[in-house]
Amino acid sequence: MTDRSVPPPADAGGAAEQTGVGGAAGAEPATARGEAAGAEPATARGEQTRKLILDTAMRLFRERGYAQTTMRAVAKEAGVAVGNAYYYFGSKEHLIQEFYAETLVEHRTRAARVLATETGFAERLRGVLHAGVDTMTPSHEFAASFFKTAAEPTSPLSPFSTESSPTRDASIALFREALTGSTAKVDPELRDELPELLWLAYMGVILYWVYDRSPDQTKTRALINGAVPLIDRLVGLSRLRVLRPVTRDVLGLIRTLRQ
Amino acid sequence: MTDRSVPPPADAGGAAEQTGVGGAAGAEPATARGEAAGAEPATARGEQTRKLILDTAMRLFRERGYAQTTMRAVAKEAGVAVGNAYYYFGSKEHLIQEFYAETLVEHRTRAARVLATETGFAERLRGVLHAGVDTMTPSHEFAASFFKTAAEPTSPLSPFSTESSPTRDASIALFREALTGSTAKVDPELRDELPELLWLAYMGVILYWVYDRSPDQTKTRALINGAVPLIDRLVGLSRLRVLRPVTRDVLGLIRTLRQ
DNA sequence: CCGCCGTGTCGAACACGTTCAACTTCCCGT
DNA sequence: ACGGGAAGTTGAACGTGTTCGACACGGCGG
Repeated sequence: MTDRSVPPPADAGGAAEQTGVGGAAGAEPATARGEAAGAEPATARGEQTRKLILDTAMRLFRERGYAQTTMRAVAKEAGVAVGNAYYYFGSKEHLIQEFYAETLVEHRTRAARVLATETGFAERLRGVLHAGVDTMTPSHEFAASFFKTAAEPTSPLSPFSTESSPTRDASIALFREALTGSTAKVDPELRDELPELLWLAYMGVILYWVYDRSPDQTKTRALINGAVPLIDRLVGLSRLRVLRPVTRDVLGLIRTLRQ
Repeated sequence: MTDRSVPPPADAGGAAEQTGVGGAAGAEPATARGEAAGAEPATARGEQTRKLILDTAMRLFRERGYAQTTMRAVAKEAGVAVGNAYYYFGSKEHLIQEFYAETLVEHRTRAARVLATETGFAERLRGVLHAGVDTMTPSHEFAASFFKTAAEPTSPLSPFSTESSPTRDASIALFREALTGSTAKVDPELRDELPELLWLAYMGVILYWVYDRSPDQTKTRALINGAVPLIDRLVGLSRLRVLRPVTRDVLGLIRTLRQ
């Protein structure tokens, strides 16, 4: 079920400016950055309560949408007090982090089916991209409603945030596999950077998908089907003499902009 | 790297506030879609109150940031009741629409200075892009804080929304002028669509800019300075025999995806 | 002069996300 | 066996954006 969404380019980072409420729930507790995080359950009962709250929240999010689901409703439905939810999750947004993980797992599973059989780069890339959209499709409405939250630069839910980096790296690995497992011949200099660029393109697809109002998001499918051959051709052409300097410049720029 | 093409201040003398939107007033409210908009003032007193609220809000937004500025603070500072603000503006977000208009006006002014002198496509494009960033720079923090609300697909603040289309079209026109006023030779088929693509690239630059945490957003400047020559070269190469089919495919895809 | 009604104005009230001090539960060392 | 304290839990309370019924203003027809 579910998804991941997010936008653009940039560097992660993170001085929290706002109310300073952020929070890191899932990952390591207490790094140097004074994040306000949810607690990591230490007992079996705690684990159970945490899961109960999370499952209830996810169910309500999908049933009613993100904005329409109140924390009070989640607590009531789960049979706990509101404050209890905040004991485990730093904020309503943090309840969504789980969403990323779930989505990644399913994306990986779906993608594996294609990667096991196809050998052409274009077909493998196409498969991974469609697998991602397939995974997110049931949550399209939900994703759109909380997309704004993920879009905020300071949000821990931003795909570029350090908090999302495990998920992000795993996602990039998926595109790396699509490339290395293929028979495509690629400029060796480009080969190292390409997976990240493909992931960036994937973010673009997701961005389009979130805004896509066409029935069943058929336009997003068209975007994938149209863009993949172009990318494939460009990658192939990158070894061409005329385009070599362009390739080189692109790579140089990417390296400069990434931090 | 770091040359900001366009000099900053334009007019001295009185605060050139100008309603900015004024011209677009012709656009009737009330389309079929029942939008929850603010009221259009019908009396002189109403106009005055509306302006008072708007100016106060913009000032506080810039002083304290978007999230830190409460509607109660705006009302109090303006000497009116909270409900009065909601009489003219449908929501807190709607107060930001003006920001777009103001930004566009200044962008246009700054860009004009470059477009009046330069003739090369690359230099003109570079000028327009830097002019845009120049315009927004004072509001970087503010922009980041409300960016999320603009990112939401259903938000009237989305750059892709129908409510933003006047501003968007005017912005695209800026890029069209950068192209048509130049000496660049472009595939005629591409010439019509290119301005919109350049605007899209501009949205990408803004996206990067919002996330840019480097001091004075120097990385965004580097992005512009690096991307412009690439775009210039690609546009030039688009007439090449090998790339003709690619160009054609790109255009076909764009046309399909645009609604 | 009166009454009317559309425009403008008010501020209490609502629902929300979030916080916090107080309470309960229950494991562990003694 | 027991008591101390960490883990877990509670719900009232705070500040927010937004809504809503009531009221004030002012010009115009009678």
